[in-house]
Amino acid sequence: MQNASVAQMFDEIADCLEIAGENPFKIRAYRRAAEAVATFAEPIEDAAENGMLRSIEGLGEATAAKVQEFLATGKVRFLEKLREEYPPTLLELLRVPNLGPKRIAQLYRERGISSIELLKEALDADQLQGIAGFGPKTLSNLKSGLERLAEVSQRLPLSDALRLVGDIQSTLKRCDAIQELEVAGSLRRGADTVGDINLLAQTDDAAAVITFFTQMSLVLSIGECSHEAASVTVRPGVTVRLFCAPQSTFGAALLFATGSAAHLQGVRNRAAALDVELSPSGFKKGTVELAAQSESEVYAALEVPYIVPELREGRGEWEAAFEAVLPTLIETSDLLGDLHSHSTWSDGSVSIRQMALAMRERGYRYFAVTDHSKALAMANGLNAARLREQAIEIALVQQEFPDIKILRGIECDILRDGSLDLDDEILHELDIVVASVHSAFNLEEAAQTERMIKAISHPAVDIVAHPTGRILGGRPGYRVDVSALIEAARETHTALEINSSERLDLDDINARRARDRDVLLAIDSDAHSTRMLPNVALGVLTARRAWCSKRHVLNAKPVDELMAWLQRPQSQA
DNA sequence: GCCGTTTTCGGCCCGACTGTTTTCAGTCG
Repeated sequence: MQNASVAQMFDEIADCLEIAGENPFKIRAYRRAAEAVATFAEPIEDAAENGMLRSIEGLGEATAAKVQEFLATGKVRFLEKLREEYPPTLLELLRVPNLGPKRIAQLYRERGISSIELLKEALDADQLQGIAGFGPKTLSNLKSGLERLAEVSQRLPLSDALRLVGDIQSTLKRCDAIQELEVAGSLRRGADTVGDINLLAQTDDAAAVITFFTQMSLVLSIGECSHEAASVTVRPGVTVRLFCAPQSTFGAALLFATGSAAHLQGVRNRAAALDVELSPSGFKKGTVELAAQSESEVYAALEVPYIVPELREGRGEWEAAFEAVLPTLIETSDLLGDLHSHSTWSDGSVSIRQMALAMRERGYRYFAVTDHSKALAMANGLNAARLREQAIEIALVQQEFPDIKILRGIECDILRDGSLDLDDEILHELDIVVASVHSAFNLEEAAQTERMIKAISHPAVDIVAHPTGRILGGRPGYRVDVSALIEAARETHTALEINSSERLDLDDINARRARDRDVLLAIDSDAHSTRMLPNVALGVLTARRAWCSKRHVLNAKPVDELMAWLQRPQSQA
């Protein structure tokens, strides 16, 4: 499977074309192609082989030909040519806040600035004065942009890591020496971002596995290698490490390869207390070898219940295990609906009917249509009049699909002063109101917190979506006191979202806080197309890392309970 | 570059904010 690599190729083309100042619609077409391939459920090479590329929405004649070329040769001439003019380090500048393609091109042309490093140096040395359009304020904004960028994790977002590991797994499937392959490390624990990708192969012929692994076409460079392990880079900054273990000790090896360091400290403490010797290559008590084929056997030997990877963070799982109070965690199959989705009425790419079909196919009993409100003009946000028009369409689709409840909702912008973008009158007509921030990200923490608490306290608001505004690999959240938001949500019986798109917001830590304060969480897709619906699995991982059970999750409630909850009395914060 | 109950060309994501300007360009959501 090469979906992730193909998608990456289209994104790189789009980046180059942005700096080249190409037609914005052409650039968007490449972005759409990247998204289409990345979210395509099957291996793109299968679609290519069956001549089905053109039937994928977002791929046309030119992009389909580039997919073919990439699959056949491993590169695309068009991109190779672009790279001569726009090196990869230059493209990284696109991630600097307050710096866009036009100014990047200008800095490159006039001062040869071709990387974040060079930009930093030039700024620090005051070498950028005198460039047309670069006044003192702009220069100081660039400096703060670089500071903000440094706050964004350089780690790979979970969704990207999962796609990439999918490509690697399907390649390794062709290696006969591998009997079983498991993802390990922070990716297995469901962390929101991962530094390295760790894999564990069960094999009796580690040498053959390592040779196969290091010769994969995805590999850019080979790092450290030993008899049982090897590491390679498959993308700049992304290391993939493969460990090998025989069947007899696979469980012990998997436990150690999964971590975390804090959890493994607990393992060692427990092993010491029981007087057993434990290492990745098995464990024994005295001279007796204990079974370590599976992780279950290892935990059993440690005389504790099995601890799932998502809980292995050293955040109380050992204490809970000793007391036999480990939580029964939420599963994706527990979700009975989705309370945040978009349609073509605002910036979604599918109709309400198409969305209803896809939601029903997932087995949901309900979903909410929550298009943007009017303040988000770019997204074609809805005013009251259009919301009432939309109600007619929702009613029609509802008639057609009596077995899934369609809630009339809105993702209502929280304005700068904390008021909502729509009048109370129309908000009270709706089944559900999801409120969120899409503007004025730069408020001071106190002001931002006050703004959001005001919205949380609004009687019409049911859920606050992506409460911190972060985008993984994109931007840090705005400055806000999340604990204060959680308290306000608790007092007003407002739910907070775990947004499952590229945000994972709330994150695991804050979701755990909310859960501990009995604030309900909504695990939503924020889907702008039906292809995004499966993303909720990532939100579920985050909820599991937050120790959430079914009862902590709003959209795990049956439809009648949900409807009753939506009628709840709300006190003021 | 993609797409088509607006159909093979001409649309496609708009408006606020900011800083550098003297009438506008760049960035962002």
